[in-house]
Amino acid sequence: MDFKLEDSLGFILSKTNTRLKNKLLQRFNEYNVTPEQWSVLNCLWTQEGLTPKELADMIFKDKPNTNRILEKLQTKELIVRKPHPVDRRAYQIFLTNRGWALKDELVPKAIQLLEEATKGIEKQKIAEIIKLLNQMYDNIS
Amino acid sequence: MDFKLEDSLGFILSKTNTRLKNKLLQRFNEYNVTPEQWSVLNCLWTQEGLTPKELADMIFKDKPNTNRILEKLQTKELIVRKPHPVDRRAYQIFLTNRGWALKDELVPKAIQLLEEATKGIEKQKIAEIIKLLNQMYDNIS
DNA sequence: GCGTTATAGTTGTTATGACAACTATAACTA
DNA sequence: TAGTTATAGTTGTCATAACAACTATAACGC
Repeated sequence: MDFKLEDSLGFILSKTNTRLKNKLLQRFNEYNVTPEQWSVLNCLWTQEGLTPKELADMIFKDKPNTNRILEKLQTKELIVRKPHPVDRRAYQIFLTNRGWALKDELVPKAIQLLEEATKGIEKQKIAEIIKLLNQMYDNIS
Repeated sequence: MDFKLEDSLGFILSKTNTRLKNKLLQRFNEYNVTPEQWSVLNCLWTQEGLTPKELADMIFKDKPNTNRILEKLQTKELIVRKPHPVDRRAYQIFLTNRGWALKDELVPKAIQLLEEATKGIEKQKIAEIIKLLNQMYDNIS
């Protein structure tokens, strides 16, 4: 069979994703926040009181992984867990003041990185990539 | 600042990459080969006798990570290390018969997965995505 | 209401990714 | 050629991803 790794969409996707994620990690370094923790914070900035399960669904990760990301955020005192008022199995996650304060620091850095990464690429092309990546995701889900 | 995680290129890239990688892992499951190990095998199928450092550069990973991937492949007896004939610091990596034999098994499965993932997307669009992802990679390297 | 099934969360294991630090050897340079 | 610097490989740590297995509670079905 004919297959060239370096021209493979999967390989290039992985390579680009790894690079982008690592750059974000470096730019968030002084705040001690990882890209995955950043994604959870983003969800909470939009809506507090979500459960770990709801957060897991939003960031497309499973419960154990999400749980461990939450543990890290809790250790760093960026979030707190409160018992769910109705479901005794569940918790609700809320941001601390420090968790809220990070928003104005991190968001511009993330936007800045994406702008650098997509420099020289038309907005319409970006929209196209996003559409196609989502389509790929749906194709294999 | 205005930022929507679920519409962010970085988030969608990560989500799609994770899904694709996991699907590949599942399809390679019966051969006990991970996507990263697969990428190393691919390099060796094209050219044997590469050093760990050369392989690291080809798969865009650092030396420690590449080394550990090689350890796994060695444990599974898919590769062997031989002393480098000139550089006493280095090794050369060669495939075992079992390592060679995997080629005809794994390549069709990887191609098949990519076809499923890109179903309904024109070949020309795929080429475009690849070009733009590579451009993004270069932009932040 | 009770038993079954489903769901929320937790814990443990293996593989990976980033990074710092280390050894051995090669390459360079004064 | 001796001393310095660079490179190949290794080891250790923390965070993440997939997955299996587990506890507690909720929801369902009779």
